Amino acid sequence: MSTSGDGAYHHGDLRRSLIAAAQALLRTGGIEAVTLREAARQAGVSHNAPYRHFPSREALLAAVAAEGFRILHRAQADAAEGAAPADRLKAFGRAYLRFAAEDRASFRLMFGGALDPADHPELAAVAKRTYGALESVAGDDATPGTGFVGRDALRAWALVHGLAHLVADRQIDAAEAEACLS
Amino acid sequence: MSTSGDGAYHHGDLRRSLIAAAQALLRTGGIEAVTLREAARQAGVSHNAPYRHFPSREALLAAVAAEGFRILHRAQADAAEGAAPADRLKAFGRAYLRFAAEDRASFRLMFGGALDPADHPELAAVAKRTYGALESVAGDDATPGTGFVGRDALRAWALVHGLAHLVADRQIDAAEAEACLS
DNA sequence: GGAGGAATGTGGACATTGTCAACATCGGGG
DNA sequence: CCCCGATGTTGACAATGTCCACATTCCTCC
Repeated sequence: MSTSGDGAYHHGDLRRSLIAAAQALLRTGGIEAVTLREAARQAGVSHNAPYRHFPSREALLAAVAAEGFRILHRAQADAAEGAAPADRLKAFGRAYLRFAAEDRASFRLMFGGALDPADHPELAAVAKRTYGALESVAGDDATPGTGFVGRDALRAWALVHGLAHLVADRQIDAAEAEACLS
Repeated sequence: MSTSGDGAYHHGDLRRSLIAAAQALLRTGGIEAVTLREAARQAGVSHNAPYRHFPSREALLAAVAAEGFRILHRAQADAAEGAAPADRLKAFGRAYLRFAAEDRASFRLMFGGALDPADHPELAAVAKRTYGALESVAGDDATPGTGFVGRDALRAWALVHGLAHLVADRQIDAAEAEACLS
């Protein structure tokens, strides 16, 4: 279907370039600065080329968010790999906090509620995968009735999630947050 | 300076009307749906009238966020009033979770990072007041060195904050979150 | 190897929006 | 009673998201 199997006709790999440009815009100017036309400009294509890869601005944002989930997932997998099973949850939490501190803008895009995963299947898939990994590490005290992990695991998740938001909002710094992981 | 001391020349109280319209837009369509022109339309004035009360769209959003902080502050004060000192922190948390559940859009505007309090003094003031009330209730185990509450209090705050975000994102429901408050 | 069609990119157009500048109107204080 | 500032209006402009018609490039199938 294409030379590289990924969509490389005229530009090379416009889809990837647009996502990279959007990431840069996101990190420097926040979500509002992510603009289809500016991403196209940075990729060196016309203002309408992005529509061959993303049906809307939201779809581009969703792709950037999905990429964020992939980065987070990899970081968590790396962190959990070298840890004893008992320390795995803590390692997960540390990786989470580190991500929130290092890429605040992506974190906010992923967890700030600007995107509804229901509208973006790919985003929903990677988000679900991340949560699934968390649940499996959080232990087997899942409560099938609620369709969710047990109360202690939920508390642990909420604690880390809240710390991450505080870190992303610069209300506490990363070291202070990590110190809270018992 | 005016008939009512609050700014009521031609329209009556345009500033308040604009905030109310913006709140409605926020709750139905999210932050992006809050538009100066639409707020003006709903208030029955021309598209430029809002500039007599808000220097920019962001300023209107900041005013809405500040109103959210006032609502939250009042709810917390009401909740803490009838509680024994030992239960006060829990009552605070419950009020916080209830607010996040009942007014998800405002919660996201207030804590989603879209607004930088440094740019909006009034918002910074009410936010600080809310945090101050929380600190005073969280007990006197504040750590002056960090300029912040002690580790246990921070943990408690982060837990509630994380639960509130999960509630606002509809990933858990309010009852489940409240059940996590020990 | 060449034609056809799909994938990709371009240019132009339109409505909406934030924002600025110039002008109109209203009301209270001198 | 008149003037000035507060408030509101009209007009304009640039940027943006999105749609449409058209051009170009590459793959596939005969």
